[in-house]
Amino acid sequence: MLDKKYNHIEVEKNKYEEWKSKGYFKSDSKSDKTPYCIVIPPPNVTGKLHLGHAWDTTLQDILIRYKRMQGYDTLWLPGMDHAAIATEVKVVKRLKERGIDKYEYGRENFLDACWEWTREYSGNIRDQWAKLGLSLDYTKERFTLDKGLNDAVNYVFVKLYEKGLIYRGERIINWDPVQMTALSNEEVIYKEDKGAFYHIKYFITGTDDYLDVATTRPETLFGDTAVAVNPKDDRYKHLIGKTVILPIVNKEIPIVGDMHADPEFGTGVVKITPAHDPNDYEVGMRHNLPRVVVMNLDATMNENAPGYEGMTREECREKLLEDLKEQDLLIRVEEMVHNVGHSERSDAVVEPTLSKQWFVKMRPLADRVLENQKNKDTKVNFVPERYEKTMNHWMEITYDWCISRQLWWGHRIPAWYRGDEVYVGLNAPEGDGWVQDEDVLDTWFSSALWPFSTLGWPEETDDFKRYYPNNVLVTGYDIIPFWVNRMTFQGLEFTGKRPFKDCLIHGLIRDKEGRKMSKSLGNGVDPMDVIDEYGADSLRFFLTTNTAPGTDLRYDEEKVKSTWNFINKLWNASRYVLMNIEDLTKEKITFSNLSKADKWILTAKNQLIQEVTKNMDSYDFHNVGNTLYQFIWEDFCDNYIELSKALMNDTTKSVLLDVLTTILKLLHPFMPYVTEEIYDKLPVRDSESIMISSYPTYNENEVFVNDYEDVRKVITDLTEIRNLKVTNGVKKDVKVQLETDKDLEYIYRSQLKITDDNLINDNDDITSYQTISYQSSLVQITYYFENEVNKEQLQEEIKKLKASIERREKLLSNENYVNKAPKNIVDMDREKLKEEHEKLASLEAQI
RNA sequence: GGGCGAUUAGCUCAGUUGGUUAGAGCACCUGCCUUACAAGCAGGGGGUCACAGGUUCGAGUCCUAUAUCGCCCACCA
Repeated sequence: MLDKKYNHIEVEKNKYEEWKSKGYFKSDSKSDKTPYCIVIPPPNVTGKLHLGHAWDTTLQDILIRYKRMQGYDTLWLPGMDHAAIATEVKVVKRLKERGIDKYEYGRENFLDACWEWTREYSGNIRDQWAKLGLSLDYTKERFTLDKGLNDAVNYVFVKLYEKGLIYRGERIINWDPVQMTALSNEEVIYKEDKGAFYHIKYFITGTDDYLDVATTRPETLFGDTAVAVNPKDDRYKHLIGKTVILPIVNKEIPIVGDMHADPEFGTGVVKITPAHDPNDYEVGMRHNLPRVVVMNLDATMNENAPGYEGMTREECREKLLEDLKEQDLLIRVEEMVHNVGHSERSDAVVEPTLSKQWFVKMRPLADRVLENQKNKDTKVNFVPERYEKTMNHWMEITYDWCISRQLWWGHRIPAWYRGDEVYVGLNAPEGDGWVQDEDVLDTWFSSALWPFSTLGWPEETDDFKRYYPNNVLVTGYDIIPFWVNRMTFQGLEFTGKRPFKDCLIHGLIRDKEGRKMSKSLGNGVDPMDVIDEYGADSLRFFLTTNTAPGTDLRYDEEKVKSTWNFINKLWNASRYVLMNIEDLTKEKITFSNLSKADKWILTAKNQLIQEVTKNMDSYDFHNVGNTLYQFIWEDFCDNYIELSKALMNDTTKSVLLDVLTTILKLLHPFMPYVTEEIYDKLPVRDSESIMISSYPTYNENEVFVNDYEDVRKVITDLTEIRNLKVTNGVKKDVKVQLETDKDLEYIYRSQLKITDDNLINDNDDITSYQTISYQSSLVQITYYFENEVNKEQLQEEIKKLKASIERREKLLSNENYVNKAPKNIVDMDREKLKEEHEKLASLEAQI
C-alpha cells in the first residue's frame, strides 16, 4: 500500500537505472514501427545544466515518451558540444590556476587537458540527464568533436570550398583581443557604454582652415587614410580632392566624397580607417585607400602608431588626447552613450580589424533556405509560426560567416599552405613543405551538421536513411541565429532536405521578477536543487505546462510547490483506488451494469483522451497540463471518487482502475517517476512498465452523451443546493423532501448527506418550519428548517436571474442573431432560457 | 531606424477557426480534523480583457490608430 504522503525521493530512486538497464530507451531501427527522431541540442561541455536545459530537454522527453507509447520507434539521440571558445576559456583558466600557460604548454598538451575536461564534465551532464529522467538512447551518443563528426566537418568544408562557397580572404572581422581570435557577428554582444565624441582638428593642407572631425575612437587615428564628406554636402563638396594633415602623425591624407558620410550626423565629416571599421573598409575599397592596421593581436598599439607603440588602446587614447590638447587640436569633448561590441565569451571590447580569415559565402546558401520556406511540404515548420520570420529575416540580411578561430580546441581547418600555394582536402597533400592551417573552426560549424552528422552522414547509413529528416527540433528562440539557421542551410545544401520537419521554440527562463537568470545577478536556480526538494516530476510538470509555446517562463518556487501538491493529490487518489480494488483480478473486471456515474466518468475520460492527444500533437502542453489537472482534481477526485464511495461494486472498481490507468498513462510523459511507481502497484496492468505501455485511445463505445449530461447537471445541482443551504444557515438535522429519478437518488442523498432520519415522513409536523427549495430538470428538493429564510439573498438571486433572462430574450428576439448564428448556439440559448425560467419560478415561490 | 511580442482578477498566466454570464493556480473571505488527501474538503467574493475608433446579429479574439513595457536585427564616424 502507498504511504499517506507522496515522497518524491523514494519514488524517484533507482527507476532510471532500471529503465535504462531494461533497454527501454533504445531505438530499434530493425523494427517495422514508424520512426520518430529527435536529436538533443548538444549542451556545451563547459559546466552544468541550468533550468533552461531542464526545460528544453523535458519538452523533448515528453514528445519521445508520448510517441514511444503510441508505438513509434523512437530515437532520442544524446550528445554534447565541444564548444570551442567556451571550453577553451575554461581550460585556459584552469591551467592558469595551476600555474600553466597555454602557449608554453603547447598544442598537444593543451588538447589533452581539454579532453580531460570533457570526460569530467560530460559525466556530470549525463548524471543530470538521469536525474531529470530523460529517456535518451545512449547507444547512439555523439560528441561534436568525435571522429565521425570530424569527418563530416572536413567533408563539408572541402565540398563548400570546391563549390566556391568557402574562401579565405582579408576582411574586417570582429577580433577578441583577450582570447586572441576572430569572432562571427553573432558572437558579438552590443552593450551601452559611456563614451564621448572627440572633435579633432584636421587642417586642410596649406591653409589655416580645418575640418572638425568627430570620432568616438581617437586611437584609430593612426590608421586614417582619408577623410570623407558627402558629395552632396554644400558645406564641403568643394574640398573633395584636396588633402588634410593627419594630426600628430602629420601626414597628408585625401578628402574623398562618399555617400557614407551623413550630412545630418555629427559634423558631416568622417575620418576613414579602413583597417579598423567595416564601413570605412567599404569606403576604402571604393576609393582605393591604403589599409593600415595600428594594433597588435592583443590590442596594444603597433609600430604604425609611433610614439604610442606598446600602449593599450585605453592608454593610447588617454595619451593621445593629452597630446592633442597640448597642440590645440582638440576642439571639444561631447559625452555620450553608445553601443560597444563585446565578446560573448570573454566580454572584451571587440576590435574590428582587418585580418585574413576563412569565410562561408552566405548569399547562395541563404537564398536556398528562403526559397525552400515557400514550399509548405518541405519547409521547416516553426511552432509558434512567427519564429519563421526570425529565420527568414536573418537569411535576407546575412553576410559572410567568419568561421576560422585562432584557438586549438576544435575542428582543425583542413587547409595546407606551402608558400603562396593553398591546398584544401580531406587528407594532407603529398610532397614536402606543406603546413596545415593552425586554426580551428567556429563551434557552430560542426553543430550546424548535427541533425545528420550524428546519424553517420556523409555515409549513407541505415540510421541516416531512417531517421533523417528529424521529426522535430526543440530549442530556445535565442539559439535561432546561431544554430537553427545554420542547420537549415547546411541541411538543404548537403542533404537536399530540411534537417527537421518541425521546430518547436520555447522562451527563456526568468526569475520571479521577470529578470533573466544570470551569474552576475546571482539569481540562477540549479535544477538539481529543485529536484532534491520537490522531485523531477514536479519540476518537469511545472516547466512544461505553465506557459504557451514560444513565451518566457518565470521560475516561481510556489508554483513548483503547487505542482507537488497536485502530485500528492494524484498519489492519494491512487491510494484510495488501490485500497478499494485490492481484491480485483483480471477475471473480475466488468463493465456491465454501469451506473450513471460510471457512464459519466467514462465519457469524460474519453473526451479527455481526445483533448490531450490533440494538444500533444500540436505541442500545446500547457493545455494538456490544465486539462489533466482539471480532470484529475475535479472530475475524478472531487466527484467520481466521492460518488464511488456510495456505490462500490466490481463495476465501480473496474471503472476506478480503468480511469486511473488512463490518467497515469496520459501523465506519464510529464511525470515519469510517480506514474511508474503507482502503475507498478496496480492489481491488473497491460505491461511490466508504464513506459512501454500503450497510450490511451478514444473509445466511442464508452461514450454516453445523455448520462454524461445528466451527471453534469447533478453536479451543478449539488453546488447550488449546498450554496442555498449555506446562505440560509440550514443545519444538519433538518427534514428534507427529495424527488428525483431512482438511479440518481443515491447520488443526491450521499453527496448531500441525507440520512433516513432526515427524510420527511407522514408523522412529521412541518407547519412550524421555514422551507427552502430547489428545482431543476432532474431534482426537486425542499429543506424544512427553523432559521429565517435569507430573503435578501433570495431577492438578489432573483434579480440576477431576471436580468439574465431579459438579456437572453432580447438576444433571441433579434432576427439577425437567430438567422445568422449557428443553430447549435441558438438552441443552447433557448435551452438555457428554459432552465432559467424554471429556476426563477422555484425561487419566486419561496418569497 | 526595421521587425516581433506583450498589456485579461491582488500576483503568475490560459483563453484554439469571433458564439452561453471571460477561466485556472496562488492569494483572500466563511464553514469543516467527513474513513484517499487539512500540502485537504465544502461554499464564496474579486476583471467596463491598456486606450480610442471600426467591421459584425455578436469582439478579449478580426482591422486601424495611440500609449506603456519587453525582445530581436541594423546603425551609431
